[in-house]
Amino acid sequence: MSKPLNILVADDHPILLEGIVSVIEKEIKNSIIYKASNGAEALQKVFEIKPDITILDIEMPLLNGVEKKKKIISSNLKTKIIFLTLHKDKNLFNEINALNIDGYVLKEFSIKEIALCLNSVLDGEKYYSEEIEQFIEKNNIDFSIFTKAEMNIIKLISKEKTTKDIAEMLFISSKTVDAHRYNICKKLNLKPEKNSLLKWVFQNTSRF
Amino acid sequence: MSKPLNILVADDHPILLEGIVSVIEKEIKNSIIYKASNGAEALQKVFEIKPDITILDIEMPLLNGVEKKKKIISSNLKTKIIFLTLHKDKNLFNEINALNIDGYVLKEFSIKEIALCLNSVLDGEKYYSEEIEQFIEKNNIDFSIFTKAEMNIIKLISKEKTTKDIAEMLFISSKTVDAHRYNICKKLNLKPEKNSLLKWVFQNTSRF
DNA sequence: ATAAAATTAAGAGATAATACCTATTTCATT
DNA sequence: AATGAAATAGGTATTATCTCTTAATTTTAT
Repeated sequence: MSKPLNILVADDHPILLEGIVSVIEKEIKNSIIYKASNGAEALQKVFEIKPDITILDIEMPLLNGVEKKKKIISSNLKTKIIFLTLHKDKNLFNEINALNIDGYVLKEFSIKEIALCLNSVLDGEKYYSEEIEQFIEKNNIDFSIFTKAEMNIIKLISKEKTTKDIAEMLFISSKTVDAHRYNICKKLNLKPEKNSLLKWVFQNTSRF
Repeated sequence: MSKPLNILVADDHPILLEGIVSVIEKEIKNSIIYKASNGAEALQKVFEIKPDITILDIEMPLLNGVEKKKKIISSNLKTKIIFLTLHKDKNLFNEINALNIDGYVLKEFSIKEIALCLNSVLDGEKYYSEEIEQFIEKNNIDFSIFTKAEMNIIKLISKEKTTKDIAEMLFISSKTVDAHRYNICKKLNLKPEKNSLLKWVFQNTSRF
């Protein structure tokens, strides 16, 4: 037998963490599993333990700037990174898609798929859930088409702010907000209907 | 030592199921744990195994009519029922609140809390997550205040239909839809703002 | 330093959602 | 058969969003 595999699992949901660890224990015999319950802890342990594989929950607190943090991780170390996600959040996929991640899997999928992903990544291959790939194709909203001001306004609309509210909050004329809204609608090819932007925002951005 | 406890755990997320089972195994020593991966299987096993405690995921497929199915379960058997939920779905809480459930816990909460709930329920006490109780108080939308026509319109608004669309679909005047919308707003004490009903609907009903 | 892109903001008109009132018809229940 | 609740629908007015144009200013990049 070869050296034991060092695997770091990071998830802020204690039960999911427990479940993932339990699955790995059963699937990969010769392994030492480390746990992290938040992003900061995960980052610290990555450098400390230098695991062969790091399994990260995407939606963890304290590691929300996924892109940046992930780059730090992958630049220095040869840790393979697998992302897990419970929800098909459209925004997150766009952020992640651009990066070169070894694998990602929807948590709701089978234990077999997680094992498959683990083994593929161990063999140096990439692994993506088929469902995720399909999902990305269907939902690739490219937020990079929006300017900063536009993104700002999209975010405020998603927080139920009206044009007037937004104008007051940003100390700009409501006509400016109007113009931005118009440009956003144009970029999205929204139908000339009232509230089409509001509806789009509600459906395509995660609130809170 | 007394008889071993029979515990049935039903969850369609394999990893969560694994995690919950793992937690119970560690927390409650003298127990036999049964698994079910969907609602139908859960229902069948409840009658077959007659477990002391049944832990059910609320959002499982094939058991969506929670209220009815749950009544069947609790009427015949003395199985204690604990509900787990991952999301704070506002509608679900309303359905569940009226029923007499032994306990429920948010999955995202700690392993300790699940153990606490299990032990409380075993002692014949009820257990509800504090966070859930607070949440229910803040979000107990009583949909029974709405008439049939009003509910219909709420549903159609949640499907992004405009007043005009709704009028055409229901073969009624748009002024009628208007009146219904007005009455709904009154009942909800919504602020006299444009789109306040649309926003309310988007935030308080689950689409799809 | 200059060109390109982004932000700012005005004018002017269209439509949808709301506020509020009134009034008739339909339907269920006593 | 009568009462009340619900559904129907008309009027009138206000406001927010969206359509579209034009243009000055600011920022960013080459």
